[in-house]
Amino acid sequence: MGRSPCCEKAHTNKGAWTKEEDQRLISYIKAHGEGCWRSLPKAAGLLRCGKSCRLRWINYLRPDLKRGNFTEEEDELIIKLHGLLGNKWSLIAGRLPGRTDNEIKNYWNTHIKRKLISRGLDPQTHRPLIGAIPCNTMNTITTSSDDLHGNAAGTINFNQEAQDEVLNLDLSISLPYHSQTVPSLTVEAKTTTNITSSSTPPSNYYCSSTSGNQAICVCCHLGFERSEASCSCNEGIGNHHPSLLRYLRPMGDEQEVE
DNA sequence: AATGAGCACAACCGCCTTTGT
DNA sequence: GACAAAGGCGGTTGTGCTCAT
Repeated sequence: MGRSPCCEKAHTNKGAWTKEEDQRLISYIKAHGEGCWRSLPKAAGLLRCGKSCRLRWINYLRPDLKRGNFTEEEDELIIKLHGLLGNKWSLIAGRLPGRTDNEIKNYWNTHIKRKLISRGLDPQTHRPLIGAIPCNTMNTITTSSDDLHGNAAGTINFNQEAQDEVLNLDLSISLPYHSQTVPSLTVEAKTTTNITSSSTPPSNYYCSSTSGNQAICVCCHLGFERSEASCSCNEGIGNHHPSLLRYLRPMGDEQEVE
């Protein structure tokens, strides 16, 4: 039983693509457009799985791809977006024109992880590595099954002083979209909730404009579609109570935390 | 020059989500 | 609403390259 394979494995090529295969794929898509990946290989005369064709096109053959090294600005943007979104590579890639999710994922694993570690930061949580936190700053280490992310991993509570030091992530972001209409934001970690020590992203952020108290939805500010970041705000910034804190919550969480 | 370790990245795998019937 | 097919995503692996020994 089990799921049927996405294609007939016995008659498909695997491994690196040849120039001829690339050319076939490019010409087919130029002539017919993207779509219907399952039937594409046969129609294009390729002995490849449809998924493989899609991946090859999206990651390497698309004409709008930007090749070459990542810039320092892209590095920092990736780090900040990862802090907000976690391993949502496709969402992150959506904010970096010409870059693909696979490329960013690889770059993260090979370069940025190390960069963050060298800064003394945990690449998953973006918080100081646990070894760097003095033991006496810890209040408790508890296990909770109903923390914000609903994971069963242990959650760590820091006292307020430690939190102030540890959680100022300063995730200010300069953005490709809407940047001229909204003042620059400082996205700070909420300091009153449990902090997960798991690999889930630090999603418990609230927004505050650096110039005032106005709460702004991070999702909307970032230009995400509501479905992308599970934003449930009512779009209008003014709809948020000025003293209420609106969080970007992880996908799948049903409750808005305020 | 040989070779082993580490790195970078292309590609695959399996699961989840979305869409159509 | 149930089901199947297709698309999409993130984690992982395989392979080629570079560099140190």
